[in-house]
Amino acid sequence: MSLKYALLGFLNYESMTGYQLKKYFDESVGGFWNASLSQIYPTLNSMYEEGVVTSEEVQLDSLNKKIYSITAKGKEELLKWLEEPTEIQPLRSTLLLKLYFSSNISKEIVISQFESLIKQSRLKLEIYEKGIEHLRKEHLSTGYMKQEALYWNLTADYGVKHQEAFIKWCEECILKLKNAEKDAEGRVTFEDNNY
Amino acid sequence: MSLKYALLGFLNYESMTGYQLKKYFDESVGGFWNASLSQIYPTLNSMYEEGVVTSEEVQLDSLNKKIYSITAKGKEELLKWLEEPTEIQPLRSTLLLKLYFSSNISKEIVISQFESLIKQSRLKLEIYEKGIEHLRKEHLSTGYMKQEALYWNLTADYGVKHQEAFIKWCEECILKLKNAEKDAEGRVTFEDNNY
DNA sequence: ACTATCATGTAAGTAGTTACATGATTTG
DNA sequence: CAAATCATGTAACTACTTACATGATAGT
Repeated sequence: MSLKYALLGFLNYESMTGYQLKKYFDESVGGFWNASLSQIYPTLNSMYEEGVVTSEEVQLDSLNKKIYSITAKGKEELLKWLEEPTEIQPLRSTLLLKLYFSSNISKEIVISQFESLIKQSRLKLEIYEKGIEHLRKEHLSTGYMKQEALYWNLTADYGVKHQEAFIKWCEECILKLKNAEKDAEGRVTFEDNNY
Repeated sequence: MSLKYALLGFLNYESMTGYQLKKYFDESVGGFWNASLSQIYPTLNSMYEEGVVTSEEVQLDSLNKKIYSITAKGKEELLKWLEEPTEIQPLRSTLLLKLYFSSNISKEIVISQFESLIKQSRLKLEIYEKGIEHLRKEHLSTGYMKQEALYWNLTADYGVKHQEAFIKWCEECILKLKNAEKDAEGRVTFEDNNY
């Protein structure tokens, strides 16, 4: 249940509504975590019952809003969670699963799938890099790096490195598939090949 | 619902029981997909109702077993799934989420967390590399690469590349955190710092 | 005798998605 | 005046995990 801690993390910056929290999510950690409003609202409710947040119903701009704030207990739990050692989470990749069984289909299709993945990945990379550039400029102008920005940069870095490694791997896969095609001629017997 | 297709993929190699499927999982795609028996059995049942597998109850080695086989419809669905273009799945990382908020705790703790992650990751890498070495030797002796082995190698490759990139990133994070510590002296004001 | 492995499940709970429901306010 | 945005939720469903239940066989 990381969502709870993510919400506590944002509320630790400032008090806000569930709707605003959703926006914070999308604009900051959206690259590696996302949450829907239909998940955020019930979670905030159970967090209220737990006593890690308080809520205040107000009428602002003639709209009914529920502004949530972190409590002392909430801060305590957030810090405890942050200090806990992190175990590396196991991979769970549909893509690799599919690839594992791809000897059943033609190499041409697999290669075109990789080409499409590379395109998608390059787009993502561009978006990441623009975001980082934005962060960098903002903090260069202030003359020093905020404590928070240091960590934000580390997560952004991961996104870039991860995406670059992925593209490289895709390119190598294409090469290996093309080479295997040549090697295979007259050497490999194709039983049960559907193509 | 990738589990269904994974099960079809294995049953396409040969007919077997749910228990054996679990073993296949762990020993082949365990690095990027895992399934528990309590998930496999009900899924096989619903697949039977769908008509993508048949089952035969037999008594082998004086044990009651249900041997599942893939049907023509099952093969069709497997191929269709394999040929479908794959979208890149969004990241979902508790680790990055935690790091994002880590300005709230001391740098020393974060650094030691990274050091622990590197250790865990190196262990994983060793296991991967041994598995690949094993595959390589097995197929060198046969003189050529089986169609399947080509794809198995690509997935194993991903595991290695991913893990290596991760370790590199961790190491860079540690360096950046240590440098920031030096830079910060006398320049950054620490408000609300709990340490 | 006991422990591990083989073998098949059910039941309850968690995390998250998708669809639905409602209504106000703001912007083009 | 229509569409987008602000704002809060419920209900149903999916995928998966954890705990429980049962019983046979094989090896130490």
